[in-house]
Parts: sequence; C-alpha cells; structure tokens
Amino acid sequence: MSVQERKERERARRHRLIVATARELAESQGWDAVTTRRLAERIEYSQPVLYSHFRGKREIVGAVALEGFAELAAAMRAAVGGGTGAGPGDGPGPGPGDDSGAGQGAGPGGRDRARVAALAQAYIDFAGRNPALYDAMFLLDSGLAFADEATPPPLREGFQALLDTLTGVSGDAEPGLFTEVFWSCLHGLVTLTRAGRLPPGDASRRLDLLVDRFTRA
Amino acid sequence: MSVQERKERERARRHRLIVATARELAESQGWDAVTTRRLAERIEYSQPVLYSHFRGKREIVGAVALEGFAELAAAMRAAVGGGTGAGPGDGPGPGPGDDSGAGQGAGPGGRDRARVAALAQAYIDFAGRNPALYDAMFLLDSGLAFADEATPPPLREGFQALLDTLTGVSGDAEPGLFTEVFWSCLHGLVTLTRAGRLPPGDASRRLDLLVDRFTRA
DNA sequence: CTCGTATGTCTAGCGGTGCTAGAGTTCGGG
DNA sequence: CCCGAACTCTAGCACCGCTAGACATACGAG
Repeated sequence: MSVQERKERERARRHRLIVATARELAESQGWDAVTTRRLAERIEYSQPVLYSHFRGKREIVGAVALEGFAELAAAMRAAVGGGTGAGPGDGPGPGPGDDSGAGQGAGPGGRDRARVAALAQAYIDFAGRNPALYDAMFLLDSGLAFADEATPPPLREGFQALLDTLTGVSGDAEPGLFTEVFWSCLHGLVTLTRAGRLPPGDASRRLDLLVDRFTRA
Repeated sequence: MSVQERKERERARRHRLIVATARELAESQGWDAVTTRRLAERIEYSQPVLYSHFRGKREIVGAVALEGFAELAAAMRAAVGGGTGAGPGDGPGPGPGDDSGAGQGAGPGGRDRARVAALAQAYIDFAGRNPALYDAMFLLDSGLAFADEATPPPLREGFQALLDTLTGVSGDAEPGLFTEVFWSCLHGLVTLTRAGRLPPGDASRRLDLLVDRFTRA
C-alpha cells in the first residue's frame, strides 16, 4: 500500500506546484501570461496533466484565489490583533448585539477608529502587495461560490475577520450589512486605484476619509 | 468633392454601426461573445475592415465605454435634477468651498440626503440596466486614460456630475477626494453585487446604509 | 522472473481567438 | 475610355483552452 501513498504524495506535491507556479507567473507577468502551455512548460509536464488535476483553467485560478482568501484573512486578523473584537474560535461568531451597538460614546471611539483603520490598511496593503492574487480573487472568473452554502471556508473566514472588527462600530446598523458595505468600499477603492481611475498619490487620504465616514457616529 | 464627403459619411455610419453592434452583442451575449469574426459577420463586412476603423478590439471596447460614460453622466444629471448643486455649464465648475463646508446643520440635510440618494440610485440603476456597458467602462481593458490630461470629455463630465452634487455634502473634506471615495464605494457595491459576492436581496438596504454614512455629519 | 494489465503521460490535433499581408476588385478623375 | 488609387476580401499567422488516442512505464499475479 506504500506505493500508492507515495504516488498520492507526489500527486499532491505536483498539485501544489501547479498552483504555486500559476501564482508566480501571474504575479510576475500578469494573468494574460498564464496559459496552459506556459504553465505546463514551467512545471515540466505537458498540458494534459493540468487537466488531471483541475477541470480547466478556471479551476486553477480558483485554487490560487483560495490561497489568497486565506492569506487576506490572516493579514486582517494580524492587523487588528487579538484585541477587543470577538476573537476567532471562541464561539460560532458574535451574535448581533452581544456587546450591543449604541457605543458611539466619545470614550473608546478612538480605539475603534484605530482598529478599523488598521483593518482597512491591511486590506489595501494586501491588494497592493499581491495584485495578481487579488485579481484572481475578485476580478477573474474563478468559479467560486460566495454568499452561498457552498462558499469555501477561507472565504467565510475572510468575511468573518472583517465582521468581527466592524461589529463594534456598526452602530445601529446590522453588522452583516455594515460589513458588506465597508468591504465594498475597500474593494472599490482598490479596483479603481489599480485601474488608474484614481490619482495614485492620495490613496492614504482617501482611506482616511473612508474610515472617518464609517467610524463616526 | 461631394463624392469624398459621401464616402466619409458612409465611413462614419459604418463606424457607428460597429460600435452599436459590439454593444448589442455584448449586452445580449456577454463580452466573451464579442469576437472580431462575429462582429464582422454582424455588420456584414470582413474582419479587416474593423481594423481600418479601430486599432484593435480594445479600441472598440473603448468606444463602447465612451458611450457609456456619456449616458451615465446624463443619467446622474437627470436624477439630481437641475436643482441646488452647481449646474453644468455655468462656469468651469465649482471651486472648493464656494458655498463652503461646515453646512452640517439639521436644516437642509434632508434635502441633501435625498439628492445623494437619488444620485447613488441612478448610478446603481445604470449599472444594473447596462451590465455589459458597465463592464466595458470599468472591468475590461478599454485603454482609456483616466485621471490624466488625456482623459476624454465624457469621463470628466461623469466625474463632474458626481462632484457637483457631492460638493454640498462633503463637509470639511475636500470635495474632490470625497467624490472619489463615494464613487469608489458605489463601484465596489456594483462590482461585488454583480459578481455574486453579495446577497442580491439587500441591495437597497446596502445603498441606504452607504448614503447614510456619507450624508450624516 | 515473466507477463498482462492498469495507470499515467505525451504527441497531435480540434475549433476558436486577435490580427495582418497581399491579392483582387471597384470606382472616381483625367 | 482607361488608368490609378482606394478599398475590401481571402487566406493565413501564432496563439488560446481543451481532448482523443497512441505510447510507455511500472505494478501485481503466477
């Protein structure tokens, strides 16, 4: 039986190799350069082996995107620290209103603002650091399901990371909705900036303004 | 000389035909279906004539996108009416601080909110009504310059339409920056919703929340 | 150790893409 | 009427994602 295990290990190894190579190629030359032929050449196999691991190119993109979601979630967790918000793993997630809204007093507002700013900065930094990865996650068609029961764990985890931090500042709004909107704003900022639609210089000022709008009141 | 004029007219006519056909095809079957061959067949010419009008497919997408920007600008203008904001054409545009910030009193706040809401709704409606057009404008590579001196007039006009309405509610923030951020949020909302990243049901509630965040204070 | 088989990989090729060179035709001006 | 210029089309390039079928390799049974 050991021989089968060895083969399976090698297969898994090659699987990872494909994903890693696709990611590197995309990050260094853009997704347009990621063709099945080039990819096959890089991993030193012929194209058909790709199709023994993935149903098609879309699924390869999806695999890269999945890595991205996991890393993004980790980056956001790291940015806000294990601090005040509902921590990960200490329950099924915060029910709406556990440390209840209406916390718009002057006291801890500054701390909240700092945490949201750190979160947002982490998001923008991640996108800037891994543009091709971000494209795989959001721009390209990766065939991943989102707000759905089939949504893969890393995606849920990413959203949860946002939710945990933002729940505290959502005020009288439903935290889920609040998070969706804030996330959309971050995504819009990233997208338009990356596409050259916004002057690149004022990126941090725009982020400041956004965080302001979502942390006051 | 009349013959030359006639030819030029016919050429212009064919030019418009190409753009219109590309747009229809994209709107009915998606941009993937817009290939030079299909396009050529639809206009009843061979592919090479396309290249006598446009440098390549990207430029065709760009032409469609340009139409889109003009229509989007018009839709937003119509939505806010010729009302309170700085009207179009009555000067080179409002300088920052002409009817000065700090207007966060309770009085006209409601009216401002309504106008911003109408503007945002017009934007979202436009994107929903013309998904392929919106893709050409923002998702696809149309080769159009944006925040640049080479930015085509329709793009400037679209941004100006946003700016005119938002200047009044930007508070102590720079109106240009405020507009960029708000626009980004709208774009993010549209993008994520269209990609199935957000549950489609709560679209209007999300929009409400966004408008709230940008009109209070 | 040998052999049949089963697994795995590669070569070759399909229909499609954006784009272009050069042949062919049409049509206006002298 | 005929020549030349302007224009269009046929044919083809290199590349794409993807797949069928030939080929080799390595395993397990006798």
